[in-house]
Amino acid sequence: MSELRETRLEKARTLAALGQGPYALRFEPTHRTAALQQAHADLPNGQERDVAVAVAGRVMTRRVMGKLAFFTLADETGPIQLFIEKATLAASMPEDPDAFAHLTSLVDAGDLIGVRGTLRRTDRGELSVKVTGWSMLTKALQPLPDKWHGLADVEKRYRQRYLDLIVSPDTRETFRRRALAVSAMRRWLDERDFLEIETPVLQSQPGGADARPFETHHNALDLPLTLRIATELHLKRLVVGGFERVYELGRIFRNEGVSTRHNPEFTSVEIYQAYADYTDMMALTEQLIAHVCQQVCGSTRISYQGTEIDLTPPWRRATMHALVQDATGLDFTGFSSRDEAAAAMQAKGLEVPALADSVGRLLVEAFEQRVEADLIQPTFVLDYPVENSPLARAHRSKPGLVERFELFIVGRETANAFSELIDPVDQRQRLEAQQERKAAGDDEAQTVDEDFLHALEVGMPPTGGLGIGIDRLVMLLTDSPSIRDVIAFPLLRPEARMESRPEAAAESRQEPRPAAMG
RNA sequence: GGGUCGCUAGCUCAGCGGUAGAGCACUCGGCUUUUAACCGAUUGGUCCUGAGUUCGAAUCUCAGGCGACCCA
Repeated sequence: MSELRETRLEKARTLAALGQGPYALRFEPTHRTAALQQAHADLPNGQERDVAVAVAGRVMTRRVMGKLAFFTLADETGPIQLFIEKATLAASMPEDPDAFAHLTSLVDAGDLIGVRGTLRRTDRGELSVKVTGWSMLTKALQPLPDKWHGLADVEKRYRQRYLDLIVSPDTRETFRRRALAVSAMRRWLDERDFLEIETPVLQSQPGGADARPFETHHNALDLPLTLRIATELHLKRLVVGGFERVYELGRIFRNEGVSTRHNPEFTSVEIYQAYADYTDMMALTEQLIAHVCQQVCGSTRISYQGTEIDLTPPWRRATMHALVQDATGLDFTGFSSRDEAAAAMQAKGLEVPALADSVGRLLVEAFEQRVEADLIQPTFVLDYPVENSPLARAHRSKPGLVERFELFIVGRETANAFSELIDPVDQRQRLEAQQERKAAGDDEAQTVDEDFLHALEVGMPPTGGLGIGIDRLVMLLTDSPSIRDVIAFPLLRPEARMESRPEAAAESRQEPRPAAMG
């Protein structure tokens, strides 16, 4: 099993004996490969160009034939071919008469090397570095995955993301796009005078969302703490403090299951704008997401899992009541009691969970069962029941509802926004109602945060607030079917494997490492 | 939480009750225009773990582990 590894260790020792350690200190590339490919696209087949180049990267493939060899070397920007001639190397590296043999026998696929040379486009049209010198930068002890099939094992792709990144250009592109999306979003907000302020991850009281927190403990203060489930309540305190436009883009933790749409830690951006309401936040959401999409994908029309999605504003707006009525025929404005609504739902074949104890909660149930999954194109769903939205302001004209929207794209909740509730008396009643639900057994219900209520009593301006799920947005922009495809290291159960590897342990006790042998 | 499927060589997979297999990779030999190079010869295994059925288990049964997908 460790025979491949032992072979490579032996090669590392040989390199050390030749005076070239298997782990170089540094190398100075003159170019990255994509820049070379672009700059010399005009070089005709079979021609050489006498420019001195030095490139560094990982050896991806090797083809050795007698006194000539072709390697593929890949740096972050992509691959370039190495054209390696025995005669050329012998002439250019007089200090090592066996340079060709050393290069072809001591360098394996997976090693990181640096080469110097000139350019040549082969007869078959492949731009190549005609190698006049080489050095080992890092000797790899483990082989690369199958060069043709790549890493087909999904579990291994997540567990050993470094291998996935080496062999899968698509995976590299996904994380490049994720970085682009996040920086485009920050730039857009910064340009509009939004200030990013970091708020605590460790909190003595979780709040701002209906979710179970992770629990931890501070030793010195002997204090139980939870990881934040939202940034909402602290960002609102900042608005009370006078910051009129604030946001935070960061990690949120929810102690929930894992699925293609859920990871226990995920990234959100919450944005608060004083003197604005939820209609302003709808406009902001459209503009922001369309901008990010344009920056990342070059268009606001994209394809997601074979479906065309058009993110060009304006987006469809519809109330939850209207959407439910369209899908089920049920008019929830007409029900005067929970039981009446429940009976009507059952007559239409909808499920009626016991926890849904009001007309409003049943409306949300009907929405989730019959509407949500079909909202493919971007849709703002407006005006939620007050029972499910304890931090949103009462609707200006519709009793029992709040000024809230959620944005759905490809059937997934992607953003959530309110005209924020700024009335401290109303807020206290709402949170106390939540606390009662919690006491009754709903462990996702919220609690009363006295300091937050005190902040509201100091006075919070009318404010629009918005939260966007970054991971789900990036899934959309990278055509990724699972949230794990857009999180570099998603949560997985630890693998029961080789806690003690006899050969590795014995080696570190008995043998000096190859680097120490030079 | 429930269901379905998967786990065999470093990688990708076949084998489905009767000697553990292929391609690639590795090692050795040959080869100056290859690009999944090619030709020849080797090497490589806790068939996820444990128990059971059987003369005999990678294969059948049960339990467990890890994962994927679907449902709640």
